[in-house]
Amino acid sequence: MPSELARKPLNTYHHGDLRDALIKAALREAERGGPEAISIKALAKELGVSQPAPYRHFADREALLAAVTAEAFRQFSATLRAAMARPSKHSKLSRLAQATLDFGLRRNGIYRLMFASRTMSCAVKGSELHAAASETFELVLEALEAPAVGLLRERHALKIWAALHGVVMLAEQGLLTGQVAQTTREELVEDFVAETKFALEAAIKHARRGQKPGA
Amino acid sequence: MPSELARKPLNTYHHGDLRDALIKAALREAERGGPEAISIKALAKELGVSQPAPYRHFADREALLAAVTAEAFRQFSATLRAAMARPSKHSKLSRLAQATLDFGLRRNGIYRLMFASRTMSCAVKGSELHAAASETFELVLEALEAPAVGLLRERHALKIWAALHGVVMLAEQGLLTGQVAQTTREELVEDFVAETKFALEAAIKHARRGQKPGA
DNA sequence: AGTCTAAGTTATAGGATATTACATTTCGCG
DNA sequence: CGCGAAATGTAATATCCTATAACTTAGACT
Repeated sequence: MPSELARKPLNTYHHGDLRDALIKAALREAERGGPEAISIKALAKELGVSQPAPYRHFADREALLAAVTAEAFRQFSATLRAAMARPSKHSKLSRLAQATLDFGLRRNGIYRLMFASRTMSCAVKGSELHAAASETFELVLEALEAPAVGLLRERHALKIWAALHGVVMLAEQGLLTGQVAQTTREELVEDFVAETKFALEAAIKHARRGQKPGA
Repeated sequence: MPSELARKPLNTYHHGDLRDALIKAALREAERGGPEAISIKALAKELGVSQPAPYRHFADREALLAAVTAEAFRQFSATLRAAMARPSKHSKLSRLAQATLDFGLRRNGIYRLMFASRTMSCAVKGSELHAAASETFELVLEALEAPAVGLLRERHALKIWAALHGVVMLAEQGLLTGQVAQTTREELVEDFVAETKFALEAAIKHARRGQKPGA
Protein backbone atom coordinates (compact mmCIF):
# COMPACT_ATOMS: atom_id res chain seq x y z
CA MET A 1 0.00 0.00 0.00
CA PRO A 2 1.46 3.39 -0.94
CA SER A 3 2.04 5.57 2.08
CA GLU A 4 1.19 9.26 2.10
CA LEU A 5 4.85 10.02 1.62
CA ALA A 6 5.32 7.66 -1.28
CA ARG A 7 2.46 9.29 -3.18
CA LYS A 8 4.40 12.40 -4.03
CA PRO A 9 6.88 11.10 -6.61
CA LEU A 10 4.23 8.87 -8.15
CA ASN A 11 3.58 11.15 -11.08
CA THR A 12 7.03 10.99 -12.64
CA TYR A 13 7.08 7.68 -14.46
CA HIS A 14 6.56 7.29 -18.14
CA HIS A 15 4.96 10.48 -19.23
CA GLY A 16 6.56 12.56 -16.58
CA ASP A 17 3.47 13.94 -14.92
CA LEU A 18 0.39 12.82 -16.75
CA ARG A 19 -2.01 13.63 -13.96
CA ASP A 20 -1.00 17.24 -13.81
CA ALA A 21 -0.79 17.53 -17.58
CA LEU A 22 -4.33 16.20 -17.87
CA ILE A 23 -5.67 18.78 -15.45
CA LYS A 24 -3.90 21.63 -17.18
CA ALA A 25 -5.00 20.52 -20.66
CA ALA A 26 -8.56 19.95 -19.47
CA LEU A 27 -8.64 23.43 -18.00
CA ARG A 28 -7.63 24.85 -21.37
CA GLU A 29 -10.39 22.88 -23.04
CA ALA A 30 -12.94 24.05 -20.49
CA GLU A 31 -11.88 27.65 -21.00
CA ARG A 32 -13.15 27.48 -24.53
CA GLY A 33 -16.16 25.20 -24.51
CA GLY A 34 -17.09 24.67 -20.89
CA PRO A 35 -17.21 21.42 -18.93
CA GLU A 36 -18.80 19.42 -21.75
CA ALA A 37 -15.81 20.14 -23.96
CA ILE A 38 -13.58 18.03 -21.75
CA SER A 39 -13.02 14.66 -23.41
CA ILE A 40 -10.72 12.10 -21.92
CA LYS A 41 -10.04 10.61 -25.30
CA ALA A 42 -9.15 13.95 -26.86
CA LEU A 43 -6.92 14.86 -23.93
CA ALA A 44 -5.08 11.56 -24.17
CA LYS A 45 -4.49 12.09 -27.86
CA GLU A 46 -3.30 15.65 -27.31
CA LEU A 47 -0.82 14.50 -24.67
CA GLY A 48 0.39 11.62 -26.79
CA VAL A 49 -0.76 8.77 -24.57
CA SER A 50 -3.24 5.99 -25.15
CA GLN A 51 -6.92 6.57 -24.40
CA PRO A 52 -7.11 4.46 -21.24
CA ALA A 53 -3.98 6.00 -19.75
CA PRO A 54 -5.87 8.79 -17.94
CA TYR A 55 -7.90 6.16 -16.11
CA ARG A 56 -4.75 5.30 -14.16
CA HIS A 57 -5.07 8.71 -12.52
CA PHE A 58 -8.83 9.28 -12.45
CA ALA A 59 -11.49 6.68 -11.79
CA ASP A 60 -13.78 8.20 -14.39
CA ARG A 61 -14.59 11.43 -16.18
CA GLU A 62 -16.32 12.82 -13.08
CA ALA A 63 -13.19 12.40 -11.02
CA LEU A 64 -11.15 14.27 -13.61
CA LEU A 65 -13.74 17.06 -13.69
CA ALA A 66 -13.60 17.32 -9.91
CA ALA A 67 -9.84 17.75 -9.96
CA VAL A 68 -10.03 20.28 -12.78
CA THR A 69 -12.74 22.19 -10.97
CA ALA A 70 -10.63 22.33 -7.83
CA GLU A 71 -7.77 23.79 -9.85
CA ALA A 72 -10.23 26.26 -11.40
CA PHE A 73 -11.27 27.39 -7.93
CA ARG A 74 -7.67 27.95 -6.99
CA GLN A 75 -7.14 30.14 -10.06
CA PHE A 76 -10.37 31.96 -9.32
CA SER A 77 -9.28 32.59 -5.75
CA ALA A 78 -5.94 33.90 -6.95
CA THR A 79 -7.67 36.29 -9.34
CA LEU A 80 -9.98 37.58 -6.63
CA ARG A 81 -7.15 37.94 -4.17
CA ALA A 82 -5.15 39.94 -6.69
CA ALA A 83 -8.10 42.23 -7.36
CA MET A 84 -8.61 42.81 -3.65
CA ALA A 85 -4.94 43.57 -3.12
CA ARG A 86 -4.70 46.04 -6.00
CA PRO A 87 -4.83 49.64 -4.78
CA SER A 88 -8.07 51.30 -5.79
CA LYS A 89 -10.48 53.99 -4.77
CA HIS A 90 -13.21 51.36 -4.58
CA SER A 91 -13.87 49.15 -1.60
CA LYS A 92 -12.50 45.65 -1.27
CA LEU A 93 -15.96 44.21 -1.72
CA SER A 94 -16.51 46.22 -4.87
CA ARG A 95 -13.25 45.00 -6.33
CA LEU A 96 -14.05 41.41 -5.48
CA ALA A 97 -17.49 41.76 -7.00
CA GLN A 98 -16.32 43.31 -10.24
CA ALA A 99 -13.53 40.77 -10.49
CA THR A 100 -16.04 37.97 -10.09
CA LEU A 101 -18.21 39.40 -12.84
CA ASP A 102 -15.20 39.84 -15.08
CA PHE A 103 -13.98 36.32 -14.47
CA GLY A 104 -17.45 34.91 -14.96
CA LEU A 105 -17.77 36.47 -18.38
CA ARG A 106 -14.21 36.43 -19.68
CA ARG A 107 -13.46 32.91 -18.57
CA ASN A 108 -16.99 31.74 -18.80
CA GLY A 109 -16.18 28.15 -19.68
CA ILE A 110 -14.26 27.78 -16.44
CA TYR A 111 -16.88 29.65 -14.51
CA ARG A 112 -19.51 27.22 -15.72
CA LEU A 113 -17.26 24.36 -14.77
CA MET A 114 -17.24 25.68 -11.23
CA PHE A 115 -20.82 26.76 -10.77
CA ALA A 116 -23.11 25.51 -13.49
CA SER A 117 -22.14 21.87 -13.61
CA ARG A 118 -23.15 18.97 -11.46
CA THR A 119 -19.56 18.58 -10.24
CA MET A 120 -19.84 20.84 -7.23
CA SER A 121 -23.09 19.37 -6.03
CA CYS A 122 -21.50 15.94 -5.91
CA ALA A 123 -18.40 17.14 -4.08
CA VAL A 124 -18.17 15.43 -0.74
CA LYS A 125 -17.18 17.48 2.27
CA GLY A 126 -13.49 17.17 2.92
CA SER A 127 -12.59 16.60 -0.70
CA GLU A 128 -9.98 18.64 -2.50
CA LEU A 129 -12.73 20.34 -4.46
CA HIS A 130 -14.71 21.24 -1.37
CA ALA A 131 -11.64 22.75 0.22
CA ALA A 132 -10.80 24.84 -2.83
CA ALA A 133 -14.35 26.15 -3.05
CA SER A 134 -14.49 26.95 0.65
CA GLU A 135 -11.28 28.92 0.39
CA THR A 136 -12.85 31.05 -2.32
CA PHE A 137 -15.83 31.76 -0.11
CA GLU A 138 -13.46 32.84 2.65
CA LEU A 139 -12.37 35.65 0.37
CA VAL A 140 -15.90 36.98 0.27
CA LEU A 141 -15.97 37.05 4.04
CA GLU A 142 -12.68 38.89 4.03
CA ALA A 143 -13.89 41.38 1.44
CA LEU A 144 -16.76 42.42 3.67
CA GLU A 145 -14.26 44.03 6.05
CA ALA A 146 -16.66 43.60 8.92
CA PRO A 147 -16.30 42.15 12.40
CA ALA A 148 -17.78 38.75 13.10
CA VAL A 149 -21.05 39.28 14.91
CA GLY A 150 -22.96 36.07 15.16
CA LEU A 151 -23.44 34.75 11.66
CA LEU A 152 -24.23 38.13 10.18
CA ARG A 153 -21.08 38.21 8.13
CA GLU A 154 -21.67 34.75 6.72
CA ARG A 155 -25.23 35.60 5.91
CA HIS A 156 -24.36 38.71 3.99
CA ALA A 157 -21.47 37.02 2.28
CA LEU A 158 -23.90 34.39 1.02
CA LYS A 159 -26.23 37.10 -0.19
CA ILE A 160 -23.70 39.03 -2.22
CA TRP A 161 -22.25 35.75 -3.45
CA ALA A 162 -25.66 34.62 -4.66
CA ALA A 163 -26.41 37.96 -6.26
CA LEU A 164 -23.11 37.96 -8.14
CA HIS A 165 -23.76 34.50 -9.52
CA GLY A 166 -27.16 35.63 -10.66
CA VAL A 167 -25.76 38.60 -12.53
CA VAL A 168 -23.14 36.48 -14.25
CA MET A 169 -25.81 33.97 -15.18
CA LEU A 170 -28.13 36.57 -16.64
CA ALA A 171 -25.33 38.32 -18.48
CA GLU A 172 -24.09 35.05 -19.94
CA GLN A 173 -27.53 34.19 -21.19
CA GLY A 174 -27.89 37.51 -22.89
CA LEU A 175 -30.74 38.56 -20.65
CA LEU A 176 -29.00 41.79 -19.84
CA THR A 177 -29.45 43.18 -23.32
CA GLY A 178 -32.27 44.71 -25.29
CA GLN A 179 -34.58 47.15 -23.62
CA VAL A 180 -32.62 47.05 -20.40
CA ALA A 181 -29.27 47.50 -22.06
CA GLN A 182 -28.91 50.80 -20.24
CA THR A 183 -28.53 48.89 -17.03
CA THR A 184 -25.02 47.62 -17.35
CA ARG A 185 -23.83 44.57 -15.53
CA GLU A 186 -21.33 46.65 -13.62
CA GLU A 187 -24.03 48.97 -12.33
CA LEU A 188 -26.10 46.02 -11.19
CA VAL A 189 -23.15 44.58 -9.35
CA GLU A 190 -22.40 47.94 -7.74
CA ASP A 191 -25.99 48.13 -6.57
CA PHE A 192 -25.68 44.80 -4.82
CA VAL A 193 -22.38 45.83 -3.29
CA ALA A 194 -23.86 49.02 -1.90
CA GLU A 195 -26.91 47.26 -0.53
CA THR A 196 -24.80 44.58 1.08
CA LYS A 197 -22.63 47.13 2.85
CA PHE A 198 -25.60 49.09 4.04
CA ALA A 199 -27.51 46.07 5.26
CA LEU A 200 -24.56 44.48 7.00
CA GLU A 201 -23.59 47.67 8.83
CA ALA A 202 -27.14 48.20 9.93
CA ALA A 203 -27.48 44.63 11.10
CA ILE A 204 -24.27 44.79 13.09
CA LYS A 205 -25.25 48.06 14.74
CA HIS A 206 -28.62 46.64 15.58
CA ALA A 207 -27.15 43.47 17.03
CA ARG A 208 -24.72 45.41 19.20
CA ARG A 209 -27.39 47.77 20.45
CA GLY A 210 -29.35 44.71 21.50
CA GLN A 211 -26.35 43.24 23.30
CA LYS A 212 -25.23 46.26 25.31
CA PRO A 213 -28.24 48.54 25.52
CA GLY A 214 -26.51 51.25 27.54
CA ALA A 215 -23.63 51.90 25.15
CA MET B 1 -44.86 23.68 -48.99
CA PRO B 2 -47.02 23.14 -45.93
CA SER B 3 -49.03 26.19 -45.08
CA GLU B 4 -49.39 27.41 -41.51
CA LEU B 5 -52.81 25.86 -41.41
CA ALA B 6 -51.68 22.52 -42.74
CA ARG B 7 -49.02 22.26 -40.07
CA LYS B 8 -51.42 21.51 -37.29
CA PRO B 9 -52.50 17.97 -38.19
CA LEU B 10 -48.96 17.09 -39.27
CA ASN B 11 -48.11 15.28 -36.09
CA THR B 12 -50.76 12.60 -36.32
CA TYR B 13 -49.27 10.11 -38.70
CA HIS B 14 -47.67 6.87 -37.68
CA HIS B 15 -46.90 7.31 -34.04
CA GLY B 16 -49.69 9.70 -33.41
CA ASP B 17 -47.73 12.67 -32.19
CA LEU B 18 -44.10 11.77 -31.84
CA ARG B 19 -42.87 15.33 -31.60
CA ASP B 20 -45.02 16.11 -28.62
CA ALA B 21 -44.40 12.73 -27.03
CA LEU B 22 -40.65 13.31 -27.30
CA ILE B 23 -40.89 16.65 -25.56
CA LYS B 24 -43.02 15.28 -22.75
CA ALA B 25 -40.81 12.24 -22.25
CA ALA B 26 -37.66 14.36 -22.36
CA LEU B 27 -39.10 16.66 -19.73
CA ARG B 28 -39.69 13.68 -17.47
CA GLU B 29 -36.12 12.58 -17.99
CA ALA B 30 -34.81 16.06 -17.26
CA GLU B 31 -36.85 16.22 -14.07
CA ARG B 32 -34.78 13.44 -12.65
CA GLY B 33 -31.29 13.82 -14.04
CA GLY B 34 -31.14 17.24 -15.59
CA PRO B 35 -30.38 18.17 -19.20
CA GLU B 36 -27.61 15.62 -19.61
CA ALA B 37 -30.04 12.81 -18.85
CA ILE B 38 -31.89 13.49 -22.09
CA SER B 39 -30.84 10.89 -24.64
CA ILE B 40 -32.44 10.72 -28.05
CA LYS B 41 -31.71 7.04 -28.29
CA ALA B 42 -33.30 6.27 -24.93
CA LEU B 43 -36.34 8.39 -25.70
CA ALA B 44 -36.86 6.63 -29.02
CA LYS B 45 -36.66 3.26 -27.33
CA GLU B 46 -39.09 4.31 -24.61
CA LEU B 47 -41.59 5.54 -27.18
CA GLY B 48 -41.22 2.43 -29.30
CA VAL B 49 -39.75 4.01 -32.40
CA SER B 50 -36.40 3.60 -34.12
CA GLN B 51 -33.46 5.70 -33.00
CA PRO B 52 -33.37 8.02 -36.02
CA ALA B 53 -37.11 8.71 -35.90
CA PRO B 54 -36.76 11.74 -33.59
CA TYR B 55 -34.50 13.37 -36.17
CA ARG B 56 -37.58 13.79 -38.36
CA HIS B 57 -38.81 16.32 -35.83
CA PHE B 58 -35.61 17.82 -34.47
CA ALA B 59 -32.50 18.62 -36.43
CA ASP B 60 -30.25 17.50 -33.58
CA ARG B 61 -30.14 17.07 -29.84
CA GLU B 62 -29.76 20.80 -29.32
CA ALA B 63 -33.01 21.46 -31.16
CA LEU B 64 -34.84 18.96 -29.01
CA LEU B 65 -33.38 20.52 -25.88
CA ALA B 66 -34.51 23.95 -27.02
CA ALA B 67 -38.08 22.73 -27.49
CA VAL B 68 -38.06 20.96 -24.15
CA THR B 69 -36.64 24.04 -22.45
CA ALA B 70 -39.38 26.17 -23.96
CA GLU B 71 -41.99 23.80 -22.56
CA ALA B 72 -40.20 23.92 -19.20
CA PHE B 73 -40.44 27.71 -19.20
CA ARG B 74 -44.15 27.49 -19.88
CA GLN B 75 -44.61 25.16 -16.92
CA PHE B 76 -42.43 27.41 -14.78
CA SER B 77 -44.51 30.42 -15.78
CA ALA B 78 -47.71 28.60 -14.94
CA THR B 79 -46.35 27.68 -11.52
CA LEU B 80 -45.31 31.24 -10.78
CA ARG B 81 -48.60 32.61 -12.03
CA ALA B 82 -50.50 30.21 -9.79
CA ALA B 83 -48.40 31.21 -6.77
CA MET B 84 -49.01 34.89 -7.49
CA ALA B 85 -52.74 34.34 -7.86
CA ARG B 86 -53.10 32.34 -4.65
CA PRO B 87 -54.48 34.47 -1.81
CA SER B 88 -51.85 35.10 0.83
CA LYS B 89 -50.79 37.56 3.45
CA HIS B 90 -47.48 37.94 1.64
CA SER B 91 -46.83 40.23 -1.27
CA LYS B 92 -46.97 39.12 -4.87
CA LEU B 93 -43.23 39.49 -5.18
CA SER B 94 -42.66 37.39 -2.10
CA ARG B 95 -44.88 34.64 -3.44
CA LEU B 96 -43.15 34.70 -6.80
CA ALA B 97 -39.77 34.59 -5.11
CA GLN B 98 -40.59 31.69 -2.82
CA ALA B 99 -42.23 29.83 -5.68
CA THR B 100 -39.09 30.26 -7.75
CA LEU B 101 -36.94 28.91 -4.96
CA ASP B 102 -39.31 26.00 -4.46
CA PHE B 103 -39.39 25.17 -8.16
CA GLY B 104 -35.64 25.52 -8.42
CA LEU B 105 -35.05 22.96 -5.70
CA ARG B 106 -37.97 20.59 -6.09
CA ARG B 107 -37.75 20.35 -9.83
CA ASN B 108 -34.06 21.01 -10.00
CA GLY B 109 -33.41 18.98 -13.12
CA ILE B 110 -35.82 21.15 -15.06
CA TYR B 111 -34.50 24.29 -13.46
CA ARG B 112 -31.01 23.40 -14.59
CA LEU B 113 -32.34 22.73 -18.04
CA MET B 114 -33.63 26.29 -18.15
CA PHE B 115 -30.84 28.19 -16.50
CA ALA B 116 -27.68 26.16 -16.10
CA SER B 117 -27.32 24.74 -19.57
CA ARG B 118 -25.93 26.23 -22.75
CA THR B 119 -29.35 26.02 -24.38
CA MET B 120 -30.60 29.45 -23.36
CA SER B 121 -27.42 31.22 -24.35
CA CYS B 122 -27.77 29.85 -27.86
CA ALA B 123 -31.44 30.78 -28.19
CA VAL B 124 -31.90 33.25 -31.01
CA LYS B 125 -34.20 36.18 -30.46
CA GLY B 126 -37.63 35.43 -31.82
CA SER B 127 -37.37 31.72 -31.23
CA GLU B 128 -40.02 29.78 -29.35
CA LEU B 129 -37.60 29.40 -26.47
CA HIS B 130 -36.81 33.08 -26.31
CA ALA B 131 -40.52 33.91 -26.27
CA ALA B 132 -41.25 31.46 -23.46
CA ALA B 133 -38.38 32.81 -21.37
CA SER B 134 -39.41 36.40 -21.96
CA GLU B 135 -42.93 35.64 -20.83
CA THR B 136 -41.54 34.32 -17.57
CA PHE B 137 -39.59 37.50 -17.03
CA GLU B 138 -42.76 39.48 -17.62
CA LEU B 139 -44.15 37.83 -14.51
CA VAL B 140 -41.34 39.28 -12.45
CA LEU B 141 -42.21 42.73 -13.73
CA GLU B 142 -45.82 42.13 -12.83
CA ALA B 143 -44.93 40.86 -9.37
CA LEU B 144 -43.18 44.12 -8.56
CA GLU B 145 -46.56 45.87 -8.58
CA ALA B 146 -44.90 49.14 -9.43
CA PRO B 147 -45.59 51.77 -12.08
CA ALA B 148 -43.29 51.99 -15.07
CA VAL B 149 -40.90 54.85 -14.45
CA GLY B 150 -38.14 54.84 -16.99
CA LEU B 151 -36.43 51.49 -16.78
CA LEU B 152 -36.48 51.34 -13.02
CA ARG B 153 -38.89 48.45 -12.96
CA GLU B 154 -36.86 46.42 -15.43
CA ARG B 155 -33.71 47.12 -13.52
CA HIS B 156 -35.10 45.97 -10.22
CA ALA B 157 -36.76 42.98 -11.83
CA LEU B 158 -33.38 41.95 -13.16
CA LYS B 159 -31.85 42.38 -9.74
CA ILE B 160 -34.33 40.22 -7.85
CA TRP B 161 -34.25 37.74 -10.72
CA ALA B 162 -30.49 37.48 -10.48
CA ALA B 163 -30.55 37.20 -6.71
CA LEU B 164 -33.11 34.40 -6.81
CA HIS B 165 -31.05 32.43 -9.28
CA GLY B 166 -28.06 32.84 -7.07
CA VAL B 167 -29.86 31.51 -4.03
CA VAL B 168 -31.14 28.50 -5.94
CA MET B 169 -27.64 27.86 -7.23
CA LEU B 170 -26.06 28.03 -3.79
CA ALA B 171 -28.76 25.91 -2.23
CA GLU B 172 -28.45 23.30 -4.93
CA GLN B 173 -24.72 23.08 -4.46
CA GLY B 174 -25.12 22.58 -0.75
CA LEU B 175 -23.40 25.83 0.08
CA LEU B 176 -26.28 26.85 2.27
CA THR B 177 -25.52 24.26 4.86
CA GLY B 178 -23.00 23.80 7.65
CA GLN B 179 -22.08 26.76 9.80
CA VAL B 180 -24.57 29.00 8.06
CA ALA B 181 -27.39 26.51 8.31
CA GLN B 182 -29.22 28.93 10.52
CA THR B 183 -29.70 31.17 7.56
CA THR B 184 -32.42 29.37 5.70
CA ARG B 185 -32.93 29.78 2.01
CA GLU B 186 -36.36 31.24 2.60
CA GLU B 187 -34.96 33.94 4.85
CA LEU B 188 -32.36 34.83 2.29
CA VAL B 189 -35.00 35.13 -0.40
CA GLU B 190 -37.20 37.24 1.86
CA ASP B 191 -34.26 39.55 2.47
CA PHE B 192 -33.85 40.10 -1.22
CA VAL B 193 -37.57 40.67 -1.65
CA ALA B 194 -37.62 43.30 1.07
CA GLU B 195 -34.56 45.07 -0.28
CA THR B 196 -35.97 45.08 -3.77
CA LYS B 197 -39.23 46.65 -2.63
CA PHE B 198 -37.46 49.25 -0.58
CA ALA B 199 -34.99 50.16 -3.30
CA LEU B 200 -37.56 50.30 -6.05
CA GLU B 201 -39.94 52.49 -4.09
CA ALA B 202 -37.15 54.83 -3.16
CA ALA B 203 -35.91 55.02 -6.73
CA ILE B 204 -39.37 55.79 -8.07
CA LYS B 205 -39.96 58.51 -5.48
CA HIS B 206 -36.60 59.97 -6.25
CA ALA B 207 -37.22 59.92 -9.98
CA ARG B 208 -40.60 61.63 -9.60
CA ARG B 209 -39.24 64.27 -7.30
CA GLY B 210 -36.69 65.03 -9.94
CA GLN B 211 -39.36 65.28 -12.61
CA LYS B 212 -41.84 67.55 -10.82
CA PRO B 213 -39.84 69.33 -8.16
CA GLY B 214 -42.79 71.30 -6.78
CA ALA B 215 -45.07 68.39 -6.00
C1' DA C 1 19.61 -9.99 -9.32
C1' DG C 2 14.88 -10.35 -8.59
C1' DT C 3 10.39 -8.96 -7.29
C1' DC C 4 6.69 -5.80 -6.59
C1' DT C 5 3.98 -2.11 -8.16
C1' DA C 6 2.81 2.05 -10.56
C1' DA C 7 2.08 3.56 -15.21
C1' DG C 8 1.10 2.76 -19.78
C1' DT C 9 -0.49 -0.18 -24.06
C1' DT C 10 -3.50 -2.97 -27.03
C1' DA C 11 -7.90 -4.88 -27.67
C1' DT C 12 -12.56 -4.66 -26.91
C1' DA C 13 -17.29 -3.82 -25.32
C1' DG C 14 -21.05 -0.65 -25.19
C1' DG C 15 -23.64 3.60 -25.71
C1' DA C 16 -24.59 8.05 -27.89
C1' DT C 17 -25.15 11.27 -31.94
C1' DA C 18 -25.99 11.68 -36.54
C1' DT C 19 -26.34 10.53 -41.78
C1' DT C 20 -27.77 7.93 -45.83
C1' DA C 21 -30.70 5.15 -48.36
C1' DC C 22 -34.97 2.86 -48.36
C1' DA C 23 -39.92 1.72 -47.07
C1' DT C 24 -44.57 3.11 -45.82
C1' DT C 25 -48.45 5.85 -44.65
C1' DT C 26 -51.30 9.83 -45.29
C1' DC C 27 -53.32 13.44 -47.87
C1' DG C 28 -53.99 16.78 -51.62
C1' DC C 29 -55.69 16.95 -56.02
C1' DG C 30 -57.12 15.84 -60.64
C1' DC D 1 -61.13 6.97 -56.94
C1' DG D 2 -56.60 6.61 -57.18
C1' DC D 3 -52.11 8.59 -58.13
C1' DG D 4 -48.19 10.94 -56.71
C1' DA D 5 -45.76 13.68 -53.51
C1' DA D 6 -44.67 14.86 -49.04
C1' DA D 7 -44.45 13.43 -44.37
C1' DT D 8 -43.03 9.85 -41.39
C1' DG D 9 -40.57 5.96 -39.88
C1' DT D 10 -36.87 1.96 -40.47
C1' DA D 11 -32.46 -0.39 -41.36
C1' DA D 12 -27.75 0.01 -41.83
C1' DT D 13 -23.80 2.44 -40.92
C1' DA D 14 -20.03 5.89 -39.56
C1' DT D 15 -18.02 8.28 -35.81
C1' DC D 16 -17.08 9.59 -31.26
C1' DC D 17 -16.97 8.81 -26.51
C1' DT D 18 -16.55 6.27 -21.86
C1' DA D 19 -14.90 2.43 -19.60
C1' DT D 20 -12.85 -2.30 -18.59
C1' DA D 21 -9.76 -6.37 -19.06
C1' DA D 22 -5.48 -8.39 -19.98
C1' DC D 23 -0.90 -7.70 -20.92
C1' DT D 24 3.78 -5.07 -20.88
C1' DT D 25 7.32 -1.97 -19.31
C1' DA D 26 9.96 0.88 -16.04
C1' DG D 27 11.64 2.12 -11.49
C1' DA D 28 12.00 1.27 -6.50
C1' DC D 29 13.53 -1.47 -3.00
C1' DT D 30 15.56 -5.21 -0.76
